[in-house]
Amino acid sequence: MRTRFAPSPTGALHIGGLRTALFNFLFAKKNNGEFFLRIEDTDKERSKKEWEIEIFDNLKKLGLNWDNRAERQSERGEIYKRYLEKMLKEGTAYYCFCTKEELDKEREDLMKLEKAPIHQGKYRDLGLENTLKKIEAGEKCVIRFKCPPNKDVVFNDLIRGEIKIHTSDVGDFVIAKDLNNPLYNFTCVVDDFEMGVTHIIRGEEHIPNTPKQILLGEVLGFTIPEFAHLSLILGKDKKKLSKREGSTAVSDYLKQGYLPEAIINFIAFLGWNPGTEKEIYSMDELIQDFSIEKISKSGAVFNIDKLDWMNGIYIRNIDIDELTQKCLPYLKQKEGIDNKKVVKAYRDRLKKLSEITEITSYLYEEELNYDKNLLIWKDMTVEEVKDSLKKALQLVENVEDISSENIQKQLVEEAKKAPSVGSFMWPLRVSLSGKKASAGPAEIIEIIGKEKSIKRINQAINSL
RNA sequence: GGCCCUAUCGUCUAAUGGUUAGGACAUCAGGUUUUCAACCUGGCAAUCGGGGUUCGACUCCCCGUGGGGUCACCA
Repeated sequence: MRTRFAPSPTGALHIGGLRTALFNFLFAKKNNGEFFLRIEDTDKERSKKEWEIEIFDNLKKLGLNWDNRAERQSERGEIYKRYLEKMLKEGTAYYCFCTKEELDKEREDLMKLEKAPIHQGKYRDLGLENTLKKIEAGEKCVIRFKCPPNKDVVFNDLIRGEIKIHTSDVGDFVIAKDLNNPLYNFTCVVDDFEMGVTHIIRGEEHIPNTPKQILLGEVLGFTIPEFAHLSLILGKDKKKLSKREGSTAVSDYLKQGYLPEAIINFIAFLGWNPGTEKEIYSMDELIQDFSIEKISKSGAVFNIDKLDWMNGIYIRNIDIDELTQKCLPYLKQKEGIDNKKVVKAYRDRLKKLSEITEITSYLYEEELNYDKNLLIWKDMTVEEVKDSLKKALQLVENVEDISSENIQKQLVEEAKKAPSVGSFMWPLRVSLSGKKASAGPAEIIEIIGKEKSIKRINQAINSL
């Protein structure tokens, strides 16, 4: 049992690609098979080494490690050439001399007749002699597959069941620009066979390619692999996921502080579910429970709200030291401020790691800048607020153990003497944070320390 | 336009002829809390339409309709 992920290095690894890779990976691992990676870089213009690296890198970050070394189509030219020559010799492929203009016109005419713009194969029966003559005359040509006429190509899609496409809807497609420049549908078939791929799991957009590849495989005498076509991932507008609504690049989600485990879990549930109510899944558990029959057929909207929720679950579940490490790139950091305490105070409030920068910024500021009226709790008078803050100030000044637990205890005790807990806690917390929403006063005091806390409370009192 | 795929709450989905159509996210209400989160409880919310088949259709069949994909000398 062997699967593969075959991206072309013409852009960053995107969400859809990740899901394809993941499902291939899960299916292979579930069945004790192998998961291969193949870089489809036959398009020399668009393929870039940097994208290849980007794809490798992100796949690894997400834990999708492939078996063997990654194959690169650009290094397999000899193999393709051999098969191409074989087809030409056997007459299952032929040279086509149609010009671009001719093809464009043909397509246009066919469309006018409300027919599918399938190439009609003008040169398919030219014959060897005439072909050679044209080549010698220097006419430009490409290599086309001689599509068998009047035949149904049928395959059993593992997700969709039987799919039948007539060869008249396929036509004589181009398989290579020349002997040294093979094209996708051809290289794909050759490689899947040569690499021993048994199951091809890929996006729905490849359904129309499948009959082409089967036909090619048949002519080449290959065993035909199993196919499974995944539905597309959609944007909020129900259209194919695009950059319009946020990023489609996996790396961007990583940069924003979505944890790899959460991304994997979320993506796995886009079009698949175990049929139980369990939703939080580690990679190992996914491998354990994965089954191709449970993949859904219809397109799934990429719902960022659910990803946020799931990421929050993972953030709250990982060890605090590990989380602190992960948060480091997003933390302002400062001498005297314990990163771990900051993370601990905010981990319940985080949907993604990058959010921590903004919501904790007040902890690092020298001078707080906020509307003084914010200090006033409900219908308290300015004097009452001042008194309350003075009591808090005194408490902080006298406290020795500034662990948040101890401070919280003392604060609560003091608050009981106040008309209401809020009348004591709210002004204090605002004086320390300058915000209407923040961590609790005890946590803040522990983080910024006694001296700074006293300074902030004093400033609040003086401002009133 | 041809061909192909597809259709359950706003979203992800469960229920493969018999359920008050279930869960999760989001949302709303309540609880807890100094605040915001987190957490707990509860509410709202769906079988695209029309025909069949059947004692009985979300489920099977047909016809519509909607959505999507594809028709490159890209992959």
